[in-house]
Amino acid sequence: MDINSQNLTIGIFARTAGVNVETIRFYQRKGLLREPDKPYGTIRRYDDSDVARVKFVKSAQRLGFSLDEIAELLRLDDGTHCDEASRLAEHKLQDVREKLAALTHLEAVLSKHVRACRTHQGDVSCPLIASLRG
Amino acid sequence: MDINSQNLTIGIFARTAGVNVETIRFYQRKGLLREPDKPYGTIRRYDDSDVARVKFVKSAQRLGFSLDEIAELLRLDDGTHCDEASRLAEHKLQDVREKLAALTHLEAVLSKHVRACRTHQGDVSCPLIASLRG
DNA sequence: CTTATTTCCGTAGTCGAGTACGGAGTCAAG
DNA sequence: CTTGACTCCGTACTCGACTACGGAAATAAG
Repeated sequence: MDINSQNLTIGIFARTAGVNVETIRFYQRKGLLREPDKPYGTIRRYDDSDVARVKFVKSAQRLGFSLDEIAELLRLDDGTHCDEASRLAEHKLQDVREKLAALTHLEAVLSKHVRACRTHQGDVSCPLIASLRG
Repeated sequence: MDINSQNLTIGIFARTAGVNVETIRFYQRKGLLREPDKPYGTIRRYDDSDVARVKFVKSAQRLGFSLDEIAELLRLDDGTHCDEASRLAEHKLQDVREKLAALTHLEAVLSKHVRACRTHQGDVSCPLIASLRG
């Protein structure tokens, strides 16, 4: 079997992308991933770009995007209808910036928490929610 | 009925926190939220701090934390066992920083995308995934 | 050539996070 | 003192995102 990264069976593809085969099929049904053709018989072959796509899906998911939102993000990638894509991108950008702000705040609070616990040792109260209120 | 923010019925509490009553009960079953006592009869009363807690849960969720992870974050808030809380906080902090990095990158790529589309108008290809690969 | 893996495809089950529902009790307003 | 809204609690249903299962066909390994 050819283990060239341009010629992957679904099993190798899935392993390379760090998900399992069923997830690949599921993404195909959802339209997040193409169903490539079967160049040598009845078995489909995948390549690098499919791996990159799945990895992108997985990392966007970690950031709190749903599969539907990720599908939108992926539509930006086809290079055509740039005007619509641009509007979409601006919208996502706003969302991303809000998340960034919230995360930055959380980071500050958590690291302050860690420092406070280090210096006070045991008797300090660490009001996480309170500091996230403002 | 007393609409003092220290004396909320579950309905008013839920509305104030921007979730519905069933969600409150669900969080109580999960241990994310206390079940306060019933000072005047058979009906529980909630206050400001409960509202803050639910809002915290909701915003942490938007950032991709699961309810179990959020429960952990909330344990940081009780002020006691500071040493264990601190370890937990450091761990979360790492996670938060990874998310921050990924989001920052996504922000850069999206805004570049928007700019490119604006200047080139129509014929530019906007390779989102490719730029997220490196 | 046989046996073990894989692939293919369809359908069903699971898990996290709610959401809905139904009946009994409670409380405030008219 | 009834009517209507709300609470309580339990159980069941839904939805997104998988994950498992099963049988037929193809391919790889010995």
